[in-house]
Amino acid sequence: MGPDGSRSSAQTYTEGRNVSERADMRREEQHYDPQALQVKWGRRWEELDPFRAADDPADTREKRYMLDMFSYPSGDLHMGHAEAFGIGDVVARYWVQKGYNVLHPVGWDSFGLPAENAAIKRNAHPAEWTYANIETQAASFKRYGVSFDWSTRLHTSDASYYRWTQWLFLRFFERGLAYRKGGLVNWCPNDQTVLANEQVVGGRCERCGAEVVRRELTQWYFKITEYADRLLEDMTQLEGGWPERVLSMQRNWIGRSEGADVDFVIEGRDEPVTVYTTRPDTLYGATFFVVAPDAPLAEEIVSDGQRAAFEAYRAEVAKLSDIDRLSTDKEKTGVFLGRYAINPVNGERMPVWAADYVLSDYGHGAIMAVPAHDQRDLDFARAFDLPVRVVVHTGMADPGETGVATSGDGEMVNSGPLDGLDKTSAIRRIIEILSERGTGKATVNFRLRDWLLSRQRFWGCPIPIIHCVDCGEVPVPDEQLPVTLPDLRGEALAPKGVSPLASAADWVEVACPKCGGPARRDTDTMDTFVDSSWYYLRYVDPDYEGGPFDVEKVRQWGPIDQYVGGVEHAILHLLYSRFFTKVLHDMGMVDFTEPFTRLLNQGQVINQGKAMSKSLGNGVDLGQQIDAFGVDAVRLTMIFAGPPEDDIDWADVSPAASQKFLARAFRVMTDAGAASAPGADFATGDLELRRIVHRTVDEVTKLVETHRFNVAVARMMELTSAARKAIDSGPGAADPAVREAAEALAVMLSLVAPYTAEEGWERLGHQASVARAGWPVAEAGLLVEEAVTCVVQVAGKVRDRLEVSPEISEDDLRALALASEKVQGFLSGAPRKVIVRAPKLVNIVP
RNA sequence: GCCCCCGUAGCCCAAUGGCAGAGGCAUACCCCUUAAAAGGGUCGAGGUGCGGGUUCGAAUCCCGCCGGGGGCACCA
Repeated sequence: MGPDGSRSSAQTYTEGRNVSERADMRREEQHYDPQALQVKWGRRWEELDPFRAADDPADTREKRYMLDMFSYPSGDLHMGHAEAFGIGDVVARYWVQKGYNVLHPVGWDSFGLPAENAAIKRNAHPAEWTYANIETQAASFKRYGVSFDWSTRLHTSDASYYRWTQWLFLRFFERGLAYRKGGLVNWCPNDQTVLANEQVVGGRCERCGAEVVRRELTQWYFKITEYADRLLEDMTQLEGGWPERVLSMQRNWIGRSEGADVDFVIEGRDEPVTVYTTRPDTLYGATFFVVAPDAPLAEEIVSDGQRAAFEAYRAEVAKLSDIDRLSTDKEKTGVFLGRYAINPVNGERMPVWAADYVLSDYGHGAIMAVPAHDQRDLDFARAFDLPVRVVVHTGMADPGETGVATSGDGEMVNSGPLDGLDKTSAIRRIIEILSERGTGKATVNFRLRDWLLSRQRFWGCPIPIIHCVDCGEVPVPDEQLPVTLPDLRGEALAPKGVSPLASAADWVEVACPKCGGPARRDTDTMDTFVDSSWYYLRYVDPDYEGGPFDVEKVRQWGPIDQYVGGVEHAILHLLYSRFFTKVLHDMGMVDFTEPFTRLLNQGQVINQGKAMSKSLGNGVDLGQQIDAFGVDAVRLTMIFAGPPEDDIDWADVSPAASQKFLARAFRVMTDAGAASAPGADFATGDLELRRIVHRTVDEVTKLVETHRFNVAVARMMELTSAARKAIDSGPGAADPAVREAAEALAVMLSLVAPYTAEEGWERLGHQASVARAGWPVAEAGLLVEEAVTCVVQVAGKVRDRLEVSPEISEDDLRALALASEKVQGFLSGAPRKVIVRAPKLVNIVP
């Protein structure tokens, strides 16, 4: 209370009561009850709807698009959601406070296997489980206080959404970017469906962990390889905005390599066969030729005498799981095909083998083998007693003797016109020679494979294609979209190796849209990563009927300014989404080429050093944490635990301590609110506290912008302590600086602890919502100290401290430092060198 | 095998070329209290994984090693 006896509301209504009653009320008033705040403000926010993005074209504010990777509705929200969405919310709320027009949408990635498995178990429809879970999560998101614009809400399993997923598929189909082909594919025996390469991790199904096997199947693919170079090139746009780790993972995955295509004539075959090599310089060292056993070429050229052996080998290879196939210490296997290839540079006859260490879907499915300089070729040569010829003198021992291939640089030998050259020149020269003769050229290859998108499961987006005996693959006409799922439930969904859709005869059998003849719908559904490849575009107007998204609104809102989500999608979703964006760009539908300008990967929430799991029994339930400590304390704990990308070990943090801090902050706001009214002239406030307030605002602003939220919270804690001290043993609660501190605290705290901040803001005499109060601005004049401590070092050791003006000149400071008696005691004669970093440091080198 | 990231107090973490310590947990102690709780406050502790180097000055930059984590890996 002010020395002039100024009246606060608290003072007024406690008048006439005795001291002990007043103390009780005061305690009551100051009691921090997070659960009560959640009820009170949850209701009020529903009415206020403070996070609705402005759709007004006349709105001239700068836009910001904050996107969280949307949720899969597997059940209620868990600790991981709390972490990820808590981080995204800090960014979104900060931007709202800064006055940007912010889009922060919410939706669900609601197609997918778990719903189907639950439906089989409960003899129900996957939609029942899915939409029930969505409602649960929606309620939890609201309780958690996430600043979503709920008008953007979408679910990828709604027909109104997947209609457009199908529409996009058809556009890809028209452009030749969606096509069907046969070949060996990854098959998950547990989930009973094929998988994309990206969904196989270490030979296991990324979802369920089962060992993946290979099957020969005809499937739909997206031609992502056509965009390989652009997916790589455009990463320069993302540098600085994305974690380096994710960029390097994507680079690895795309796997660009430079080399040459070389044509080899196969005896008895008209067309030459092309191979890809990164070491064309070693062409003279090629001593045999290898074809992938599952490549059509092998089948074609195998001699009659070797056919039986080849067929047996191929069957054996097909049976291998990825885990067996990829095991690094696996013995080389293969079979001679009874044919010879001719080395184009020296005319040598080289035996042609089939071996599974050559992959049919990389390069051309065939290689020239140079055992001396490639370890794999050498292993094979030694296993089958094939010749080894050194063509690069590397100074290492003979690979034929040691079994260690020499892949390094050196002088070329046994290589005709290349003799004497080094590796780089030899590569250049041999490519010239081959180009002149028309038997080779420089090329680039990628490790990336086309995206296999068919899935033999029910709860996904049907592929809008009709197979007609006469017309082939016929797209479902746009006006007939969506192709909705038939009503299958329970046992009808049980996996049986073909899509459950195939058993819905009424649904499958249709007239061909082209010729009207009998035809069948494609019975596979799309990989759910297709659904999530474009959802961020639909958010700008989820009810839009004129196309998958409103092109004009996407122009206004796109691209995403900040994307937040787990690193587990480093190659999956993020690569696919980037691909979609580029195709849509080429279609003229979006004007940017990268969807996510900045990416933040939050860490995981673990417990006692391990991922939470049922089997370990170390799970922590989000709902229970909230019941025990309140939403704000849980959010604060997540944010304060450490840098956002680090894992949080729940055993190392203390939500109880977070709650304690919030109660402290709350009391500061309550005390300030009781002692003064809004509109105080801060300039008349206590200068020392004001400096702390403005320094804190300045630092917190920078820290939030650089995503160092944990440090920002630490600064808020300091501010709270400083304000507490000012109230208790400083200028008192009524000082305008205390109000200034409390108001700044309320606004800054609203990013992390919205309920506490809102109640505090109200107690400070303001109208809700604090979320739109506006970010405080630090006054430059209050950031400079009156005096700073300058450290004076002699030979790097601190010998004196000087109180100086922050504006002191270098010369003045040097003179001052040299004049110091303490310093003089360590000097004999003139110093050799004096380094001055005004105003904080002087280092004297004697 | 190749590539990337990280090692700071008992613990979580600040400090990105300038006094090693902002914040928190835990511990100990003090004030408040009849007492406890709640609340308020104070202290201690490491010389930055190890070894070199650059520099007036290194947790920070460079090299090597040790430890931990991650990615790619029969991709020609």
